[in-house]
Amino acid sequence: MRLKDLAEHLGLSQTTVSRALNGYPEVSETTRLRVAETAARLGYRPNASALRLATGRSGAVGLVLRGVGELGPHMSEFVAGMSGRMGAEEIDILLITVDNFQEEMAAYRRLAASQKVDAVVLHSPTLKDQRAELLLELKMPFILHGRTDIGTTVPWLDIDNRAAVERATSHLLDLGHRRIAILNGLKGRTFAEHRELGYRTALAARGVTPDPALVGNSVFTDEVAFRIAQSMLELRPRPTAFLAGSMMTALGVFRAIRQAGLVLGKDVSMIAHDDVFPYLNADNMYPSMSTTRSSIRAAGVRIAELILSILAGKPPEDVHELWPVELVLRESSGPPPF
Amino acid sequence: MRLKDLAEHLGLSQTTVSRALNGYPEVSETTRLRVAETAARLGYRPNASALRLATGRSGAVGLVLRGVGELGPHMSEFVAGMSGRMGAEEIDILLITVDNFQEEMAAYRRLAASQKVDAVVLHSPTLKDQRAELLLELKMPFILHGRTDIGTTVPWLDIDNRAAVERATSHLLDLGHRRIAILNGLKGRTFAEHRELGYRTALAARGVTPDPALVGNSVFTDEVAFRIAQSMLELRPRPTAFLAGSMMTALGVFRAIRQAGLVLGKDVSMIAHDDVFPYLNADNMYPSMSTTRSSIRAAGVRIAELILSILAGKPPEDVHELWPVELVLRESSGPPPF
DNA sequence: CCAAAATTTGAAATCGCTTTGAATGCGCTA
DNA sequence: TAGCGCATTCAAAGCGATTTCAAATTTTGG
Repeated sequence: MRLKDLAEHLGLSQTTVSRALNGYPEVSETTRLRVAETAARLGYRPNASALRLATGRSGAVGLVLRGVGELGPHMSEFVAGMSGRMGAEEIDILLITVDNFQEEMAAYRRLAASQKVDAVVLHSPTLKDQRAELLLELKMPFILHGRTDIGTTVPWLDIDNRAAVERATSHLLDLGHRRIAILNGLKGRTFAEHRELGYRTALAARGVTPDPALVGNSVFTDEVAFRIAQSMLELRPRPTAFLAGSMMTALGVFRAIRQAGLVLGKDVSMIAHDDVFPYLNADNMYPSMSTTRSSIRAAGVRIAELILSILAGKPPEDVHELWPVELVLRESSGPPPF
Repeated sequence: MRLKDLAEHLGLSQTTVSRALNGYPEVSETTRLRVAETAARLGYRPNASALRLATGRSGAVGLVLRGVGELGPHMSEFVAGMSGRMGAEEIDILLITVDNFQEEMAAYRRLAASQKVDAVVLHSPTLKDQRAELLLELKMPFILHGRTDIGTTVPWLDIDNRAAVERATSHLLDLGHRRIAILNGLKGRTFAEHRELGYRTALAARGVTPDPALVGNSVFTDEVAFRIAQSMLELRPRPTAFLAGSMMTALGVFRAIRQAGLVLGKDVSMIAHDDVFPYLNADNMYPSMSTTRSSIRAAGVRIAELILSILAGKPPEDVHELWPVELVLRESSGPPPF
């Protein structure tokens, strides 16, 4: 069913039918209704490729993922949020996976040259993100989930990682903890650097010297967190509190604590960052988990809205949002044992 | 940079340039090389929309996900596999999320009418899957990850869930277990029904009557598995072994066992189905986990290949693969305590 | 009641590619 | 040298939508 067929069926020109369907004012209300009704009845939908060619907009945004690992639970949640919002606008998400940095850059070049997408979403940026620089150069609209510090201002949405970790650390210090371990993200990622900054700031404010042995940098998975926490718990004096970078990390730390014969919330405290996974509720855990909380799915929704507004013409340099992070205290954090 | 520009730049017609780039035989080797070199140098890439309109193929396959929950770790892994293989072929994955069954059906109709995708991938089918029926009716090529039993033969790839669970159950029975609990997927899903069949078959072969209280049906998350396992462990006599539907489920069961003051691999046995998540290794757990193993990522890769072959003209009715499942015995399964 | 303005419709150009059908140039044979 | 076949190349016609510009119709105002 092409526009042409529909027009013939209605005894109208393509022009009029197209206008009627797209809500242009210069078509009488009578015909508009007739057209709309018939189109719906016949299940007409414009051919996506033709529409894109004619309008010059592809109706899709790209998301490039570095294969293994990056498409984990965090990304899933984020994509779920994004996709839900985009879907409402009939904009699709184009998923592309690559194996390494080279390929990722090549993928952006391809996307730009072939105009497959109207914009892309960049995530987990580094402090000086070369991908953002490339996209600027390619004049491809984009938005950053996180922040980076290249010369130009780029649109971004981020949570206040520094403040979140600073608060959590300060709280633990207030409770009397002095050996506080942090399981942070990979070195170089902006969010991890921000978190480390928050951690150090809080320690410095209390005159506590940070111990490098208590700082771990890794991906956020149960397994590696378990191993790192395990080795940290073998230190003497051992850490009395953990800051876990994500709920996955928290699960690993949890296991390590139990395996060491210790009790979470009594012998060892923990505050985890909670990205709010629908299937992993901090409140339902035993003991319930103290968290710094910010929904990554909500961030996905908002990122979608922001990119839509940029595509609608909003100046990209005006787009930036810093979200505060809640500190929710539960049973996993308490005073150190003495 | 359009084809026209490139052609002018070369002093050739669009026709010749297009042919040169697409490897048609009727262009001299000299010009072909010259064209290829210049195109590469100028970074020419055909406009995706125009190409799609001209060729009638969209160069994308669709994946419709039911919002919450469905975009979890299993799907991520599967998509990672699919996407990697598709990417090599320059075919994109279009991600669409919907909120319910109605919307999902509507999404397929839209995809078909607007020709946004050349094919779709269907996952977690039910025994009589209406989505598959709809896609047949819409003449939209598709492939099933899993199986369904509607009249026609449809292309599918599945793992042998029945045999896997039957073997695992038989093994536990051989060890002497009689109260074996199973944490299965949602009722109605083909894979869950197949697993239940395998479970019942094994029990029947030993003359053990299945206890409905030991059968759980739910989504595969840590949380719900924890709750279900917890209540099962309160039964008297309590189950001495668990079959966990996924590694996520296994984590929840693990927690419930420990919380009940029991020791996995001694007081209670467990065999989990392992979809092989790169970040959750059964071998590294404490105790290491006995599993029925089949990589869901590999399935994603293969699904991509199969859909490509269907698009290339292979008769869909010839496409079906049943993958065997390994049983890997580790420390979490042993004889029951007496 | 007629000219002018406003409303409503349509023919044709356009987007950037592929592909059909025709044209060009060249070397050979007869 | 005319004529044929072959290898290359090109002009132009799609693909299915939007959009420009012009035409037809209806309304309005004097």
